[in-house]
Amino acid sequence: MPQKKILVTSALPYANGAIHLGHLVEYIQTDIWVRFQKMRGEEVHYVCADDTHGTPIMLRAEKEGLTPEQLIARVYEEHTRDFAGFHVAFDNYYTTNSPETQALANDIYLKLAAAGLVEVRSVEQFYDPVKEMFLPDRFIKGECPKCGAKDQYGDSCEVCGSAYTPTDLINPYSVVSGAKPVRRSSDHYFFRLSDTRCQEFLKRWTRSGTLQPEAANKLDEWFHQGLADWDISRDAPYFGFEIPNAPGKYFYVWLDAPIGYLGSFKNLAARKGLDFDAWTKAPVDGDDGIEMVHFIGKDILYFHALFWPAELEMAGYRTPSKVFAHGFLTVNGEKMSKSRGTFITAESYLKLGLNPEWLRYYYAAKLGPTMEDIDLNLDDFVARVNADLVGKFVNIASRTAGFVVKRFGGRLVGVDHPMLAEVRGAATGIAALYEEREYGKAIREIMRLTDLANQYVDQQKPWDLARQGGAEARLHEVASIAVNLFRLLALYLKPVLPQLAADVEGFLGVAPLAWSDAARLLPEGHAINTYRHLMTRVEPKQIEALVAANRESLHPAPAAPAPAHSQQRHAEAKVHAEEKHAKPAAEAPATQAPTISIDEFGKIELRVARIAKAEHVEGAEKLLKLTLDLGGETRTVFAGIKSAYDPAALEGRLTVMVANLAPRKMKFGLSEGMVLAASGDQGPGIFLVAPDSGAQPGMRVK
RNA sequence: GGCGAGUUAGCUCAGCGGUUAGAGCAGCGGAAUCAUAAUCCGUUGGUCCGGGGUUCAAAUCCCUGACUCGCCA
Repeated sequence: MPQKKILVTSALPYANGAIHLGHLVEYIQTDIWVRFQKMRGEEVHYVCADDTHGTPIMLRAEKEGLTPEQLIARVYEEHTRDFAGFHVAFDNYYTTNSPETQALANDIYLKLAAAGLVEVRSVEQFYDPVKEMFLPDRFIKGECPKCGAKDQYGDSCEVCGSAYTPTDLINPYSVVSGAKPVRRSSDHYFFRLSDTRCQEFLKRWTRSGTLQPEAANKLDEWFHQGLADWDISRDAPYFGFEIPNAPGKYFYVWLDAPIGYLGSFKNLAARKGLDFDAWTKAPVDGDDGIEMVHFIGKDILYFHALFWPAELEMAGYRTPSKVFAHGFLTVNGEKMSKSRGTFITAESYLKLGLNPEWLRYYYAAKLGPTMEDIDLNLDDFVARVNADLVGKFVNIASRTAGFVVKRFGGRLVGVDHPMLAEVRGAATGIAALYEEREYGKAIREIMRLTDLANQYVDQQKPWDLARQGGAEARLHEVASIAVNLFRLLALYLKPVLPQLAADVEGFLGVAPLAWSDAARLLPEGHAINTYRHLMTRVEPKQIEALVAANRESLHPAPAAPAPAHSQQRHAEAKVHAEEKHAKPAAEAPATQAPTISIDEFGKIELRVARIAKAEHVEGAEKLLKLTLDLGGETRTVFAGIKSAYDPAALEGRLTVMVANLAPRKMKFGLSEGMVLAASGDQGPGIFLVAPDSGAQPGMRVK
């Protein structure tokens, strides 16, 4: 079989934040695939880099009193340390702030320009007159044009959910300086994705088997909406590459980020003596067998399935052979959350001494080829790792190696057995599953075989044989078969558990296992070493400590936009869901409201109210309509307590209401106040406040 | 609001037109004591989200509703 030639990439992490468990889904997924391909003997080059440009990095560096170069150098150290810690084995991990990437960006840009695919247009944007810079959407706040909520970002409102452009904001201000931004025009450079050449190419490319079916569907949606030209320039000051022949104009970070794949590979190629052009230029006559494969998160499909292939094609470069998009990580079924302590950094995981291979195994057990999200359930994580890896897999060696070493001087006897044949025969199927990124299925199959091995040992009872006189040969055979089974299983798990596999190789005294070794068994007389524990169990306490270490009890309002602690890259234009949906009020513990004076409290008029009538509101999920009697006065209040109270049970009860709250017009009518109820962030429910018996409707509460 | 994905045993998930719906873990009962309290055997547990429909046959296909999660506006 001819050797495959594959250039593999993972998306570039932004050099503005720490690697967390969400990021690692992708790097582990890719690393498993790469290790598998290498075990098969394919020529694979796995490259990645830090994504280093853009406004957020420029401003963060400034805030920390560093140059951008100093900042990205520090982050580079952190990122490479974390990846190494999780055994993610890049062939090259580089930076987009490199001469190679710049040269390639210039080359691609100039070729696009020469092809008439770059257009200059005047764009009006907000400009910070104090800071003297144009402001990305994320760096402008103001009042929502729809609902009037204050301090909303320039792209969408967290309160009413409406989306708009920054120029729609009322009373906008710069997050950088606080100054009122002014509108100012400037020339921007656009990549003409709407050009028929791009459109025709993309329609062909998306249907050529490069994308997962769900991703191709998504692309269809985008095609229907029509492809818009892409703004690829930003004005100075900007940390990035200046555009050739355009002084003061810089490439937008998303332009040079994917080019960073090629920059990293060029850097590698120079060291390894690879023919860079042969790998990266469009093949002259059809399929030359070289593949370029990108692993990405589903959030950046737009960039990798539209802009990127179009750029490459139009500039004469090789287009991606495959783009594999994966889903996001949730923890315990919910978005990662700093307040819950589930926003877990790679660094904290390693620092607390947790084994990176536990996580690699758990992710592998859950990963498939689709864009579905995967859930890290922490209880399940403990149970699964302990049961599968320690209880089942490692146990095979642990329970049988002793016989070989103590009774037979570590020497194996040559063996064969139907079960060994079955386990060897599984190699083809398991390989196909790895190839298709069906890791969950691969793991299930391997664990099925692991169960068989344990059953075999139980049936043969080597401990009985050891006690019987004259059963030496049988014992030797059984133990040798078990050790061979263990070797095969370790081989199958090696892409997922490289460190464990290396330890097993040391224990067995064999050369690094390749996939083809599944066809062979350990020969007669082969000597193994004394077994030492290969893996410890996960202690639930370790998980508790991990969550505690990542829990942020404080919630300092970041003056600048939060760092890109997200699964998305570039906080510049997009808001990660974590930040977007996290309601600050819900995240903050109840005790953290600022202290107020008695006078301030006195402004709030609380009164006892009798619920005269309570009824369901048609079309409202959470609301009940309450008619309140204040002893002479009647108020209508909509209360979000439907989930906890049956209206019939409320009628006649006394409660406490805020009587001087400004009336609020709601979809269902005017709400003239609010009733008081207690509730926690996550339950267990809602509890209406009630005065002690004897209170009369209308009484002031103070 | 539009589009998409999902909802299967206590938990994590397979199954995606065809025998009585599966696995692992957890639970329960037993065995075993080689092994890091690991292992083995047996077993309990499911209106396959609700409601309609197509079909000889539906967890699986279609419609509809609820909820969850995305993407877009």
